[in-house]
Amino acid sequence: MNYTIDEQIALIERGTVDVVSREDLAHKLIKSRESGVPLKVKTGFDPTAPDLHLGHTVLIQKMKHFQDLGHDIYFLIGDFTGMIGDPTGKSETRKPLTLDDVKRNAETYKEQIFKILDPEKTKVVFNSSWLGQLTSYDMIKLASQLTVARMLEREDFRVRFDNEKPISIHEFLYPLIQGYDSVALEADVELGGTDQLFNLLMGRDLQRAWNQEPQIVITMPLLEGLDGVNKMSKSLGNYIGITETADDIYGKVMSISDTLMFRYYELLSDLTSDEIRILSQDMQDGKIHPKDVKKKLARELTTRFYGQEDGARAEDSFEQVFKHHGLPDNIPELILKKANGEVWLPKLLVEAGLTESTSEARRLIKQQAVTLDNDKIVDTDYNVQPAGDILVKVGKRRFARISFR
RNA sequence: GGAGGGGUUCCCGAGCGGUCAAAGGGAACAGACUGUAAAUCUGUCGGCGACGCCUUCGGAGGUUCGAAUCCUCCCCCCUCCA
Repeated sequence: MNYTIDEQIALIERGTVDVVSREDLAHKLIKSRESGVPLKVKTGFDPTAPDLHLGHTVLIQKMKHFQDLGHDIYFLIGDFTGMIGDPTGKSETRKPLTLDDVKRNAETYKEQIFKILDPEKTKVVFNSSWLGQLTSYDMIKLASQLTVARMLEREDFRVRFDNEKPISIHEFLYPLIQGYDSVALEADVELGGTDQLFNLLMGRDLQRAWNQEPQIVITMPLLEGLDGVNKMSKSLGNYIGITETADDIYGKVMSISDTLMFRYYELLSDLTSDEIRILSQDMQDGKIHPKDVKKKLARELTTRFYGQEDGARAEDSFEQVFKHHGLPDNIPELILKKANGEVWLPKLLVEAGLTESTSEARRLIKQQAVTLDNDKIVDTDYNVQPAGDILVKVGKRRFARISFR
């Protein structure tokens, strides 16, 4: 807590896209310093997707910055809004969550966020606790704060409107409700992704309407997923989950493109901007191989969630498999009952969970992707003798060791 | 309430009585090249012990030798008018 105001601002602004507004931020920080009252920093999360991925950690890291500066952070679980569904997502109907779902998801969240945040200093709150109290009268009064024209200013709505895509009435309520959360919490700061800017600003409008000092709005960039194009999301399958195994995290980071690698450095790494710049320069000058730059990143991120030891192990395993064409440390083992006679290979692959169907298995065999004990099999009618152990490899990354008993 | 347009395989999107398991693109997967990078090239991309058979084109019926394609009813979406 020995940071000067300028140092606080520097840390807070690092990596951000928008800060509305810088003056207000400085003002609030000074006020907090003088009064000794920490700022209330709010960040909302969707209760339906408790599987956090690296994209979420961009935001969580920022929360940590505030926490390190001594401010109060509120991890808000949008259990109430979750029943409405966020219009920024794909327009799919979401099933209402039960109370049990919410509780369970909240626990899962905690397990994950506390890999980064300090559990002692993090307040986890549910917006149903105040939104559930609102009457229809309150809701309509809340809705009267906004015009449809104003709502259509939001890009997502406008684009859908112009493209004749559906917009449900209840979706208009989402920004209002999210904004009301800030009123209820009397938030000083709200963090979110850039796609949330509209909703975050709504909080300011509503706070003014409720005669509160408007919150500072801070947005963080959306992290691109593994494809380097779309934002990281579970539904697109281009994500790295923070509960994935160390091997998977390491491997997935290694699979991103070189361009994306520096984006990840910028948004996820703890290296300073200067250190990253030097790394990039050295790579361009040929002083360091791009692969080694990527290894450094993969190592850092794996270590963040699993510690030094497992980080190192994941790296070794990776090198083992892909550089020396060896095998990973932990190959899934499968014990099958010894059948009478031979086993048709495609069927075996399905049973081992290596392919979805015998049709897929046949295709892969034809494509020379299937190996038994390092022998390439090209005959789709191949039969396996059910004896001893067999090492099966499909493509580059699907392995299984099958034993017949 | 009235008029019109539309729902196709993971996604977008053709097809509009047989030659359709369904063009094209994207994604994905495999192979080559590599640094499990990008780019590129090639191939695959519903299921089945398979030169054949079975199940798909919003749902249910019907017409026909034969339907994703025609008819009827139903469900859902969009636009315009009220």
